[in-house]
Amino acid sequence: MATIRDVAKQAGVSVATVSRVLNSNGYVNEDTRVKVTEAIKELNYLPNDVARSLFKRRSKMIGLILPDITNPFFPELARAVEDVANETEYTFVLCNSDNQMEKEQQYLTALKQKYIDGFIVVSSTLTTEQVHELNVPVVALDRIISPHMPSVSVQNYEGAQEAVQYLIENGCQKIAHISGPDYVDNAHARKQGYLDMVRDKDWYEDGLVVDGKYELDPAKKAATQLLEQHPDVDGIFVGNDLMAVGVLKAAEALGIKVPEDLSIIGFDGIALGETTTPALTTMGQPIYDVGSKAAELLINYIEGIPSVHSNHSFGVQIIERETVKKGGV
Amino acid sequence: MATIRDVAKQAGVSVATVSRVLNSNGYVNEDTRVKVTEAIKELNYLPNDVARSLFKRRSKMIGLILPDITNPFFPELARAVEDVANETEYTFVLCNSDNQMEKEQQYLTALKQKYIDGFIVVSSTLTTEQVHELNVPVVALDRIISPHMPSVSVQNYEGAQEAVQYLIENGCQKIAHISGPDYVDNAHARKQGYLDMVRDKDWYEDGLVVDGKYELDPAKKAATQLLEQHPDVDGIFVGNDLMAVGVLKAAEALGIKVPEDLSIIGFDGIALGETTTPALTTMGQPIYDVGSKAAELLINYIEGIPSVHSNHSFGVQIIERETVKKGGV
DNA sequence: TTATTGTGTGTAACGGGTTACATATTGTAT
DNA sequence: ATACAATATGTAACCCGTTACACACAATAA
Repeated sequence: MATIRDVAKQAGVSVATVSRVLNSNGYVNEDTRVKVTEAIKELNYLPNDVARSLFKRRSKMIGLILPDITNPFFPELARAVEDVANETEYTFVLCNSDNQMEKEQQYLTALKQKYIDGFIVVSSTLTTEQVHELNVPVVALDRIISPHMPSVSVQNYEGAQEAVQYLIENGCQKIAHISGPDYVDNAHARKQGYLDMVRDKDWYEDGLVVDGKYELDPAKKAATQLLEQHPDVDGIFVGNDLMAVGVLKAAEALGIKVPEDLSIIGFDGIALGETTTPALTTMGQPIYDVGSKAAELLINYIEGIPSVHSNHSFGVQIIERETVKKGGV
Repeated sequence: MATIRDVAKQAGVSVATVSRVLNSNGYVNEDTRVKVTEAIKELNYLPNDVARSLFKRRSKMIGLILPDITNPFFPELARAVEDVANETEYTFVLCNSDNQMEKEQQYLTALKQKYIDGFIVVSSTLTTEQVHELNVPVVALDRIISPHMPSVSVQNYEGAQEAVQYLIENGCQKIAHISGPDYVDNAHARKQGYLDMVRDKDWYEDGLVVDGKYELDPAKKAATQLLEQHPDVDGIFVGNDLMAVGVLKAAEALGIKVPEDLSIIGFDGIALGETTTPALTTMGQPIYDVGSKAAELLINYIEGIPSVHSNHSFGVQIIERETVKKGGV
């Protein structure tokens, strides 16, 4: 591999001049520029990013730390971040944390040693102090670590309320909720949205809220139990689509017809919901936009471009498919 | 950030000694080792990987280039590679190529400038020459670029034959095939497996093979047309699970009962197939194992450990679910 | 004419580890 | 007692771009 010194020799100039040509910095005479450009071409020279990073103390890399890329919510998010990274010539590093703080910490410090420029994190465990002492730009995604840290999320509370309202408008008489884990703030917000809509109904009781852990099988089990104990439930607002699929499976196994006997509405709008039978009605969030906005925010942050909103919250919109029986009260 | 020189000063030794302690190289007196270790702890020193990379000409990073992480086949694969990378302390870089050769090339050269140690590529366009002149270790995944290049894949041809055999054994009288794009070699192999099983049957005709582009909607359209033109088809071997879901949707829209009137078998064994109704019967491949084997192969390659098999092919196994009507001829 | 600004280019230090080589000391074999 | 290996540590070059600083020359201003 040719180095900048080889190019300098070939072009009969100094390395400084070659560097100036490479970076379009400072003064370079047009003839010299041409000579250097030719030498670069002849030698097939590509600058060494590692040497550049060492001097600049930055690497043109960003990291995305998320629980598990295997969870169907995340691929679209990851894709969005990668697209922005690619456009802006950043390298995209993907990290699966399995929601373990220890793994998150390992990624954070290991990548800091590589001069990574910033992180987008989907985490429920990371604290403001940890991020602060890391001293690397971080944008929180989908979950808010602290109001003082840039973040991108969606209107979970309002969306949950709308979802419940939608069930009510379509004639549901008793609506249950399968929730995500309480320590995940968006799960908590969605549950609150549900509760604030139903708490004062005469049919409401505490047993209508059960934890589905944001996963398919636990949600299926939880829904089975719920539906056996409360056969009069005719609507379920499920905390995310993955769990909603589990609920669908539970209803199927119990011989409960969806949507005739039971209406189900999920949250997220992942592609998986389109492939079930019946197809899942859900409160969709603009997943791709969320991801790309986070990436933009991070890169602006890194490059010192001030952003108008550092806590960005997207709206959500209902996607009407086949798991809610249409018809008013 | 403390540097190795700060540590050396603090411990009262030279940088060479600190380096020896860090890397457990050469001779270091036990007392000195302790002094240095203490200085490292006191200063909260972390070695700078960029400086290390510059000297060593390697970065402890590997890249995975795949068409699109949003395709549900890939997240599990990516997860497997990332797990191995993480265990072996490599950083995992993810690249979406959209099957465009140009994007693949960009990733390849951009990451080479960062001294990336190797690539795992899922590509149908990359040539042996390109990889050879890149001069960086590459393992081909799921698709074989050249017999001279390390690769990991599955028994596509045999699996396809078994899948067709399974349909025949379960009483199908006329079996069609929805294929992937011919330029993807595993799609081609699966089609050949199908053809070699049915070519000599009296019911066979060319119109029974249609292209579904390895995608859901194209497969749905293709299947709709196929089923309209050949209403006597009672079994379909679909080239992958994503397309099989499309076929399932097509049958549903046409009012064809699965599996009573039509048996469907897919290929891959992705999680998506478990969530459909009826759940998809498929020829499952060990996706996670394929990914982790590729990563192991690559890392051994990078670290100069000779591997027994450099072209590894995994077996496949049928996953019996609900889209094939059971019963002999 | 002299001072000043703009243009063009080179030298060398710098970023932060790694390691070849030199040197010194202790231990062991003869 | 002498020779040689093993142990222990330091100096400085090296990896390869970037840029501060110095210097030279031309053009314009005073």
